[in-house]
Amino acid sequence: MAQDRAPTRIQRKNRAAILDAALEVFSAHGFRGATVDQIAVQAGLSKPNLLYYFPSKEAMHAALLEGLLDTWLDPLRDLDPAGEPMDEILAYVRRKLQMSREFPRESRLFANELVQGAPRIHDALSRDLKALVDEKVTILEGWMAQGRIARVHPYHLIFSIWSLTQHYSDFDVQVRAVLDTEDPFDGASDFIETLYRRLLSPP
Amino acid sequence: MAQDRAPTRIQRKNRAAILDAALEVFSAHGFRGATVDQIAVQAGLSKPNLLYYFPSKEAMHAALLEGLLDTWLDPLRDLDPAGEPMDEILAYVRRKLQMSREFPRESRLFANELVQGAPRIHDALSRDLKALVDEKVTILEGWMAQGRIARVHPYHLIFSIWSLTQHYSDFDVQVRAVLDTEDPFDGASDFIETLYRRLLSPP
DNA sequence: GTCTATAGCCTGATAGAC
DNA sequence: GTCTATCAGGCTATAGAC
Repeated sequence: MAQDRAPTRIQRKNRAAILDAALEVFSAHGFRGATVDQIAVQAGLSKPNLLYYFPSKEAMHAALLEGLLDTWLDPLRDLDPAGEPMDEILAYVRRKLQMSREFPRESRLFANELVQGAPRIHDALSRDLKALVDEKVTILEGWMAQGRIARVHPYHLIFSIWSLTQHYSDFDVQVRAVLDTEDPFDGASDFIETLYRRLLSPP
Repeated sequence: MAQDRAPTRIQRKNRAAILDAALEVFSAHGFRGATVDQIAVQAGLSKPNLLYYFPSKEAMHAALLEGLLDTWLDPLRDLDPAGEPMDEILAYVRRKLQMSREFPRESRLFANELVQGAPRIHDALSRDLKALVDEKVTILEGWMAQGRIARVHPYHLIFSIWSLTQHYSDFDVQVRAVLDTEDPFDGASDFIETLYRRLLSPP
């Protein structure tokens, strides 16, 4: 890494292993709660070796967050203004819920950051996130004006989708403490779909 | 505190100041991210003085959580089986949202704990929380069986209320980054009320 | 590139004067 | 009861051998 050469296979593999281990540990304990030692053990490398690939603990965390926001917003980016409104929104909800199910660690990493005031990604939120949401809200407003979906506050509609879907990954322990047997996502999927059908069906 | 005497006025005042400061710092930085020094500064006392009132940092955190779960569940506890179903549920939603608005620090303290796997309150969740939710789900199922509200998965209905209301305190930064001017809670209140009216109106 | 050993800081907790 | 001073442990990061 010291040189600006293209990384070798081993370097790529180690970097990926470190980032995966870091995701595991940061998402479970938060930035301060995580230790480089834990990450090293999880990655199967020594602590100084981690700091050979990344200049600091902070840098590992930053590398994770950097890639994350983009990926995280992909489901919303795919909302198609040319599609059938109800189908588009329900498809977005499904993509978002599936993301929570498949990538709970990423969701919790993000949640950890947000609940503590997003010190490291505040700028990206008010720039990239806001721009994307504003754009998609315009689409939603168009659909509402045409009477193709019911009229509700479009920003809160989007917040509700985030909140309902991520709840099952971020607060997973709580959900499982109450629903001790069943896979929470199965019931959640039907419930949330019904919810948006009833909320948004044109009057 | 060493003696088992009734606390003096000053002792009560200091203890309360410490707990308030601890809530401030723990909710903003999580358990590991918070330092006793920060709490001491916030409380206007010296670090050893804090540890005169509480045996450890852990004990301050435990004292906060102990009181919290009960208070946090009061709005659900008040759901009255003898009331009008739709009114009862909407009133619960309103109480919960108001709690998020008035006590965002408490909500974030809880969120911090949950997102990291609830290591310190897991037992209380699967005991007290589960028992209360089970009880209230029975009421909801009764109302659904009588056709007084629409039939939806009752557990997920409760999860949705938690998720939608706490989102505005827990992920406050994100909401404000997108909605830069307005007070988020105003729009949220109307949106959420509409949502549950449409979801639960009998067919 | 990877390791062992260690420096140096931060932080929770204690000792002891007042 | 409250403070100043300090200890002890854990942590990030670096030095230096291989």
